[in-house]
Amino acid sequence: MSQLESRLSTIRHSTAHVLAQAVLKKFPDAKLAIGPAIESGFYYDFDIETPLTEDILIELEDIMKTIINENQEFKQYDLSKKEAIINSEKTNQPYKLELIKDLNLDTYSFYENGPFTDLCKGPHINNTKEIKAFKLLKVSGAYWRGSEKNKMLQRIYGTAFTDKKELRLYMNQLEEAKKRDHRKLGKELKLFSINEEVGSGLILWHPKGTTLRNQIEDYWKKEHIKNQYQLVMTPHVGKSELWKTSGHLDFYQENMYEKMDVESQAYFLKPMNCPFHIMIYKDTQHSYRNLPIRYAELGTVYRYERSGVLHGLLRVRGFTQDDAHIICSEDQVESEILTALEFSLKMLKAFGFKEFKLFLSTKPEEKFVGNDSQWKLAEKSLEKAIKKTNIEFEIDAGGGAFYGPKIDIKIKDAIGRQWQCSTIQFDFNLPERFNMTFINSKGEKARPFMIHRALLGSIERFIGILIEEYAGWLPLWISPIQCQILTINNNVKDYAEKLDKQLTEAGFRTKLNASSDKLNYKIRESIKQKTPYLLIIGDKEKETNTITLRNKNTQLGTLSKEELIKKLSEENEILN
RNA sequence: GCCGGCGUAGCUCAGUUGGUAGAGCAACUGAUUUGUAAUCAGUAGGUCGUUGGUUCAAAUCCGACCGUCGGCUCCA
Repeated sequence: MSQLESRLSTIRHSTAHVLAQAVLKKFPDAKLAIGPAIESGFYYDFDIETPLTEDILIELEDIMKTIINENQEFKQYDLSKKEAIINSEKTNQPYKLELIKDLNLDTYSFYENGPFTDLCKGPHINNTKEIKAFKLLKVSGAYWRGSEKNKMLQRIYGTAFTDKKELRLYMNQLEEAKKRDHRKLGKELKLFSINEEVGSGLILWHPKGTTLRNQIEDYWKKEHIKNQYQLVMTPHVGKSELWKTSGHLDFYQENMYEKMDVESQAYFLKPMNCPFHIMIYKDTQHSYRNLPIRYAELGTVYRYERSGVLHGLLRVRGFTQDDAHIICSEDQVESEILTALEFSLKMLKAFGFKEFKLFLSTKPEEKFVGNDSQWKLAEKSLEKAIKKTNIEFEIDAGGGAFYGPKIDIKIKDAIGRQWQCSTIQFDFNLPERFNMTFINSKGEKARPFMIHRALLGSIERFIGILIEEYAGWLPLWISPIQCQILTINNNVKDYAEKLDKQLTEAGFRTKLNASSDKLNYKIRESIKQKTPYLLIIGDKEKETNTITLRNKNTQLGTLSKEELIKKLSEENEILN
């Protein structure tokens, strides 16, 4: 953490203390839980009888301002465990008491400012007057100690910055994020909808959204073929035996939908594609000579997600993974990981993302399958691949799945938010469970390595991210409508129709608007639909056999048809 | 699932202390033929999320359910 960041989080943490003081002033019976600084601000959890609504925030902010203006000094002091316990019993703070009892320290650090005192490691600012810019943002529920078995507390989120300008910038960013919300844009641009009667978390792709999706999927398929993957397709349901063998019924059932009976056999909707790909692999005997095998599928899976977590395209109940399974021998592991990682970065770059961060998750402390040498080999090859990319990375020690270590790629979007897309994971579990084999050079049966990877993550989520990244102004090559042809009067209708036909034949997605509305109106409508190019046709253009081009901001001059097609074609090329 | 907010026309919203609904945009029809972000007029459109209850009377008050939003938890 940089000095600036740590200064900021100190301010935020101190602001959380001021918030707690304000809450106690307003609700003297409030019980305090914890109140840390977080990435974009701070929060404090309270146990208060009255349900809090957003209205209370303004009132609390006022109380906080008064506290800040009192120029309270922050003072640190230590207590023994015994003293600390007596203290929190006296102040009737059961959550603090629990924390003190659970911690086993020689001394317990407390911070005091004004009438408020709190168990706290610190550090803090010296004086409340150092809080120059803060804002309370929202109230929500949060479980005590993050476990749903515990009581639900009320959390107040806020943020603080070193000065008012920084705070304003942050508030603007929140506004900007709201404007880009893919749920709002998805509706406005008629890309997709979610229908109450169909069910929560199930996406209906409208024609424009389907066009967008098809562009992405076509590109994805082409690239996979180029990169020597074999495309496969598998069913959406499978019999219970399959899921028993895979272990999903034992370890993943809470995410799966209820079984369905087909002629008194139990079937399940698939939550993952792996077992099907494995069955394709197992259909023939494999030699080391024809490894690696790479099966790729845009596989739609269904997972039960609790109603409260559903979120537009980002968290749904039915989604399409851009999935692949690489089955290889030990000596191929390293190069397979590297090419998968590079492929992933290339794919993300093609959609315009430039900033990445890699996360390497290693073997969990307990509960894992596979042996040490497998894990070591896998972790080493992941790390080696990461280092070759020269991209910033973090190690999440013990953060791997029980079945293998993994690399996750997070991308940074236009307004600085991070999203997880790609994941490259080893799987030491399924090859065992399904008894996958290949014949090695000695003619013996050997166990292959299996790598599971998704580059975009899920098509649904990725499109959600794309919409937000571009605020709806999608790059030309995936834009559902690339050009709208706008006529100025009826005389040019035939010319415009001909142009429309020519462009469509040349492979562009166009829309002709030859209505009797005014040009101003047509431009406004086209821009509202976030069309990349507007082709304006009037008498002048018809006479000279040209097109006047404009985008959302400005006119881009008058071109001949050939020039236009050349320009569009060039831009339509995906970078390679 | 849990805590809290919200649910009125396709969309965005109004609807005073309970007296059975309104605007703008969109849609449709007609007129208008227009040169770089909204031409005019008319028409149609709602069991006020669903369902119980309170009341002479419910969009309005209460309950349950469904959906949705912000979080918790989880994750592609």
